[in-house]
Amino acid sequence: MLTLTRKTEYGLIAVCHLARVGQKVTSARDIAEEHGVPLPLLMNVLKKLNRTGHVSSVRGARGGYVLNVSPKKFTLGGLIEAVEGPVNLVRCTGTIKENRRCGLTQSCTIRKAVVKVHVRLRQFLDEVTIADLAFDDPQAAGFAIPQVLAQ
Amino acid sequence: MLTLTRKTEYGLIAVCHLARVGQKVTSARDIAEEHGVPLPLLMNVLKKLNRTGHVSSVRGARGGYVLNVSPKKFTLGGLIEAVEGPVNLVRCTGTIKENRRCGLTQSCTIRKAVVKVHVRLRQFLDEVTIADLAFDDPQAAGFAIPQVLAQ
DNA sequence: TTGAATTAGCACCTCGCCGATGCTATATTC
DNA sequence: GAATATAGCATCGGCGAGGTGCTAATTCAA
Repeated sequence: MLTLTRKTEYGLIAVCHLARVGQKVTSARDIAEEHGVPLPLLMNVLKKLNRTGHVSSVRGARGGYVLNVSPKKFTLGGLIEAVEGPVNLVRCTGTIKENRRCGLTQSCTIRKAVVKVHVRLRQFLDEVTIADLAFDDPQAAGFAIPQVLAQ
Repeated sequence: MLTLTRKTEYGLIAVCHLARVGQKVTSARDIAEEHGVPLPLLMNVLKKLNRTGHVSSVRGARGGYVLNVSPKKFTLGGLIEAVEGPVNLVRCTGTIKENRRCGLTQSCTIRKAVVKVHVRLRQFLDEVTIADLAFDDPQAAGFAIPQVLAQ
């Protein structure tokens, strides 16, 4: 639970790939084959990321995609939002305009506290950049990965 | 996206209520009526929290529930895990025993970095306690809530 | 000029899970 | 014994994630 969707997983893989190759135009097919990701799904995600402006596309033979924002400015939160839509820890963290209040909003005794947690979560997600993920520095982070997860 | 389920929302409301009333046995009905939460669903959640040992139940007339762990030791991450199951930012953060690896695990170029993010997310969720949420201190936290969310 | 390669934009479908409901059994109080 | 509450299932509807397919538009290269 609290799991990213596969679209986001594929998006992460693609965007990190594009970050590593720099300004070289890379086709969805190349990325899919190199990482063993299903091509049609990867294309869906890249189309979406093109619409949000995070990548630019080049059509036609020898076409493909190029990262359109700096990997250091492109955050995990930004990617999730582009692919999955707005992050909301609870339903009532959306704006009034989005009509994302639940019936309890007026009397809810925990809303204010939860909103604080939500804001901190968003900050957390916006502190992780694509550059961090693409060029992972084993020395960095300053904490050990639990043994069960260490592959 | 990245949204807690309603079960968790109801669980949060219930657990915070129990934290506030201390050791007084409180029925699901009382909690539901006070917070305008659907009773049957709240009961489902409380049953689950009883099974996980986070609350104790008293059967029969004048029965109800009591918090079974200290609000300062009971974390948001613990509640989510109790109600929704294990938190996994991506599928491959589960243990090998749980067989939660995807086909890319061996060659995945971003797994290590994402696992780091996952671990930090878990730490974040385990730093937020039920006490923090139940006895929200408006002065605390040290940052402002964005205007659009401030009700 | 034609064909292959590649992205753009839909429409659609399926399956799992969240959310919700209902019923029966068990325990306790009055 | 009646009323109150929890325990434990079993089930069911609806929505969204995940996945598939088709057509159009664009570009390169032989």
